[in-house]
Amino acid sequence: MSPRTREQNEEIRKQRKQEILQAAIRVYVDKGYSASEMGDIASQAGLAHGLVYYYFKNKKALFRELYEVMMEESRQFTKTFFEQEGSVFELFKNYAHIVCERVLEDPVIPRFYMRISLDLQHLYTPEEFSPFEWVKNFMYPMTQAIEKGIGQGTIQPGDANLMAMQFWGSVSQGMNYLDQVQQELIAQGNPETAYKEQLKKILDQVVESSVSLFKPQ
Amino acid sequence: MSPRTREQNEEIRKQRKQEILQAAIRVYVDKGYSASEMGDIASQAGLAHGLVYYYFKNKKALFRELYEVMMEESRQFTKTFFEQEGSVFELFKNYAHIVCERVLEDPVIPRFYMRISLDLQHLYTPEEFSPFEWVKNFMYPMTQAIEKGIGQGTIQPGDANLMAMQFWGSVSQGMNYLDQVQQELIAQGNPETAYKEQLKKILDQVVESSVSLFKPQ
Amino acid sequence: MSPRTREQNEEIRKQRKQEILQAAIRVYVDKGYSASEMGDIASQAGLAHGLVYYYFKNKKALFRELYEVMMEESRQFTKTFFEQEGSVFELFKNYAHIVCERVLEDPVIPRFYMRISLDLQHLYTPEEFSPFEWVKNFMYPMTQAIEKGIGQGTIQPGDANLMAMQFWGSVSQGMNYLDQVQQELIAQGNPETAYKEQLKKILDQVVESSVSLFKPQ
Amino acid sequence: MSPRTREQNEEIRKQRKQEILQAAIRVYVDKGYSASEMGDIASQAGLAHGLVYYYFKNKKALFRELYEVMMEESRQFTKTFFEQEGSVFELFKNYAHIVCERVLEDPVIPRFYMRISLDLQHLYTPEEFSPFEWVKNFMYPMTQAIEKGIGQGTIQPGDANLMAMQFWGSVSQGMNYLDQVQQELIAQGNPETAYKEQLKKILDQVVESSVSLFKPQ
DNA sequence: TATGAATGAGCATTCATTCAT
DNA sequence: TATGAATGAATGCTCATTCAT
Repeated sequence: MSPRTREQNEEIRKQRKQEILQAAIRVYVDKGYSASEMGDIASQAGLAHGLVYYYFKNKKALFRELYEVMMEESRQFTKTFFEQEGSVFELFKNYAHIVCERVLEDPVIPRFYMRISLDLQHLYTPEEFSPFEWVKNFMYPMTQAIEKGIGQGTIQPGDANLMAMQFWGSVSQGMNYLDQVQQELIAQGNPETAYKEQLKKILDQVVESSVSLFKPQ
Repeated sequence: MSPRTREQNEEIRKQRKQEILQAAIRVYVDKGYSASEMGDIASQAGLAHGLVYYYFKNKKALFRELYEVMMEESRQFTKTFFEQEGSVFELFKNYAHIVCERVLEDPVIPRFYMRISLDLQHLYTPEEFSPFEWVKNFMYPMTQAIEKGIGQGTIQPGDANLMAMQFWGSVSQGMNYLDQVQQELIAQGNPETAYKEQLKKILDQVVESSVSLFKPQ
Repeated sequence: MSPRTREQNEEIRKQRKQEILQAAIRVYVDKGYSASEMGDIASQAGLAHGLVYYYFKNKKALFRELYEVMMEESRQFTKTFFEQEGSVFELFKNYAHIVCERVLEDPVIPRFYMRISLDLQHLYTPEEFSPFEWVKNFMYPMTQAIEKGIGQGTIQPGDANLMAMQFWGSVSQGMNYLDQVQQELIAQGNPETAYKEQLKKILDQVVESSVSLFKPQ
Repeated sequence: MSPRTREQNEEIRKQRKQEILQAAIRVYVDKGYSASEMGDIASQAGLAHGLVYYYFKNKKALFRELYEVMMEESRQFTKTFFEQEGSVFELFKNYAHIVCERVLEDPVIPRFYMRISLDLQHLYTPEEFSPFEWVKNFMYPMTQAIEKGIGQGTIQPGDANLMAMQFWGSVSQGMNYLDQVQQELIAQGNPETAYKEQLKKILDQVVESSVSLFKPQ
């Protein structure tokens, strides 16, 4: 066996970190930061728990990194999404649609966002991060889009940050509802085909309602 | 000296329990269930930590009681509120207005509701409480009102549970925003009079947007 | 109401102490020293738990006093008993008989003696009390009687302390057995008359066996 | 360095568990269940107290296991012993002799048995374990042997369970005495050789007396 | 890299004891 | 005397983290 090259090693290292973060998110959405145990995360990832410390300095560092990765991903997605051409109103509609569809396939992500804002204080000092700043950051591409829409007259005027947050509140409660209804239907033993249609109707309502927040009277 | 009468003792007990629950809620909104320490709660209440166990069997029991008290209060308020006469649409408008005003005086309550649904699993077994049931329960008076509004044609038709949740999502994100803006303004040292007006405008927008979810097209 | 006289007060005080000690012994035979809680003892006595401290300095003092009272009583009884005229052999026979009969009426006493020697270290420092001394003290009247019997040739010669202990071991295991059989029979719902005879036979065997330890070959 | 093999780990685990149980028994014979602290056990074993919980779920589980190990060992020994060929009477004589000799080398075992029956209620619920059943179980091989002896006419007839208990009571008080005398002699600074003879005499008396319980008149 | 045994700070909880009334 | 609210030292237990292999 020839020893692994540096590249191979780095590749493995990167992969392992990914695995651990994946495991962490699964544990996290269930338990939240304080109740998530490093041991759970390691088992979930199929590793000896000591090994986690080889990849992450400590629990806080692991979760900071998890947060930053998730945030970056979502920011990237949102940014790209709202930079698209087209009616701002339609953009928000499509956006709501897409994130709702995603939740039905993998509910981990919205559950992550439900929790994380409440746990940021465990990860960052107030100097490092105010929840206010956080929201502004997270919402930035939407806020921009809303302001553009206001300029175009397709969105009623007002505080764009607030609108973005309310839109997000409406969408995320909608996702929540979709998630729970889906779980309920699965728990009752329904086959997937049986409830697809039902979920689709709910999804459409979520989208329509959410964008109604923007409608000029 | 003769010992305290039974009435005196009952008075003391009632008072102390209240104080402890008040302290618990303050700690809780900051830290969440797992990170809330019984010691913190005791200090916050200005009591020896042993005393907390004189009044509550253990941490879980304390938080269960806190939850149930808060829930009952809110359910009572919401129920009474939505049983009032008058246009359903106006009721929701007033409701949003009132809860938003309350948050500016005492932000503890919305912060409590932000967290609690994520912590219920620590307090109850799945058999005792499914989050789905919880939401349905919590939202029940609103859902009823929405259905009434749909019947009257003043609210657009749809899944009333979902609408209630989205309304709640929109309002609570709005409260959140109000809370944060107020904190920001206070942190900057502004005197109350200086920002009252600004907050009022935001509040109005929160209300208007939230009820737009119900508007028939 | 005229105030109580000093005599009345002292009488009450004495009585209360007795009540507390009675309560203590009941708790003690069940739980042992460390697991006996002052609160249990107070409830058992029907008193507020603070009051116990008015009568006894602390837990250790209470149990020391309990021990000393019990010891004195038993020493008095044994001493008087073995100072009687008559055949030493018959004395031991009668002694075994009496203590066995007592256990059927009130099993608390032998249970107390089963435990107490193991708990003395919690009550006294080694300087104050060695278990060896304790046994010698407790057994003294018996030892004396045995030596007398040896002198008379009615008891086989040997280490009288040891003989007393083995006699005691045999009797107390016998009492144990009687106690347990009686409990078993009661638990099965038998009426008292039904098992009296059975217990009597066991009792006789306990007595006969125990004194056989002394028989000269 | 490569990590330890599975075999190495299993070896370590087995060893550590043994060490902890050994430490526990030493603490236990001194203090009893309630007063034995997990910290004491850990220090006694020379380990961090957290480690004890790595090997045993909690205090109760540790002591249950200790009890079961000791019980199994003793049951095995007694069973094998009394299944030997030969005069039943001689068997009991030899048995008494052996256990008494053992106590002089390692007094921990009889001390353990002195205490444990009083602590079983802390370890098991009444449904799991009645003291009556316990004794019957513990004594079973002896009881069997006694019944055989009665059948052969070498032991006087009677309740075999009771006889076994009284025999045990006599032997264990004898061991107790031996243990205490030895301690006393050691405490006085006597060298071993000086008191060997004295202890031997006591031991012989213990044996002779104990078996006299079985002698047919 | 990888494992899992070992450590110990930290938190929940209990209970003897004190104290205001 | 009597009550029961209040205190805090002590103990059981957990879990993040380290370390020998």
